[in-house]
Amino acid sequence: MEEIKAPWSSGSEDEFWRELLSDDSSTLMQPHESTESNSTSTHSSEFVINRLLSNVYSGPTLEDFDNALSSASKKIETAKEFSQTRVSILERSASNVESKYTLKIKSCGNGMEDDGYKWRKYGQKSIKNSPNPRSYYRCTNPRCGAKKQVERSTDDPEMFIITYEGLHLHFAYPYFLFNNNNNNQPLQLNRPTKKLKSLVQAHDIQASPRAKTVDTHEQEGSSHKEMGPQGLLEDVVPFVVRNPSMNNTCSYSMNSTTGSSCSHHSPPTSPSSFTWSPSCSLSCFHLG
DNA sequence: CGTTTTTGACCAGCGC
DNA sequence: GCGCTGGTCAAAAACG
Repeated sequence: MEEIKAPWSSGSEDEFWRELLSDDSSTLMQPHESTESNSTSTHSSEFVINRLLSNVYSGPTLEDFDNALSSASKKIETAKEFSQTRVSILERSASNVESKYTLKIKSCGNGMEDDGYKWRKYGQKSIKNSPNPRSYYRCTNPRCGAKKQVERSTDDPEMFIITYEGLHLHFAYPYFLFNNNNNNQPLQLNRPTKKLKSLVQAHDIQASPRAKTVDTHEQEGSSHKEMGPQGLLEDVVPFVVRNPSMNNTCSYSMNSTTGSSCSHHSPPTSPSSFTWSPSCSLSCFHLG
């Protein structure tokens, strides 16, 4: 295991999320389509990641790694080391950002249809005072600690209560792996297994074609065989990050605030093969 | 036959 | 300590 310590404080974490999700988080969002150069996309993304890390991680920044990489003409092996270190830092940062969100979704098939990520069911429990069991899912990506719980509402049989916990940290891998890399040859993570490779493919397949925006009310009013993405925080955050024009219609609260709604407009575009699922608007509130 | 789901066991936390 | 509850594990079953 890598031994990079990430001495973050909860205070800076709160601050980070507040800024990330606040209305005027302009400092966090550089224009995606900037006038600077055609490599702005990469820089913007990197800026965001740097920003993210700097708020939850007080160690070396990505910029430090970039400087180290650019200042010295290292061998490719060294570059790989740095790149993997970046991934490691990202993982540790993201995995330490405690977050738990509950979405209430109505009329969405079985309530746990594909939301752009692959989930593996790892448990089911009957819940006290509820006739409906609760199912436990974990992201199938072995490097991701995201989890979700799905449970049918007692009030409304068509209402599903989905609680997401943790971030899909692998959403940012492309930003890391494609950076410092002009020949479209992504640096490999730790010996990707056959399974992992297929997962990546599955992710691309799943994420892109469902690029449709679904409004909450629209969704509540009708039942669809194929639902849109379920408004994951994991979807929202990168979406916010990469869409500076998105004007604060989405306001999450990270700590004690409950009851917020959000809506999105147009699907984001992606510079890489990685495609974000646009989030449908859903009533969501924060737990814990 | 590899992958995913099911399901009872196990464990930790909490209140009494 | 005991019992209850929620979360996870893991072996077996089901599935494609």
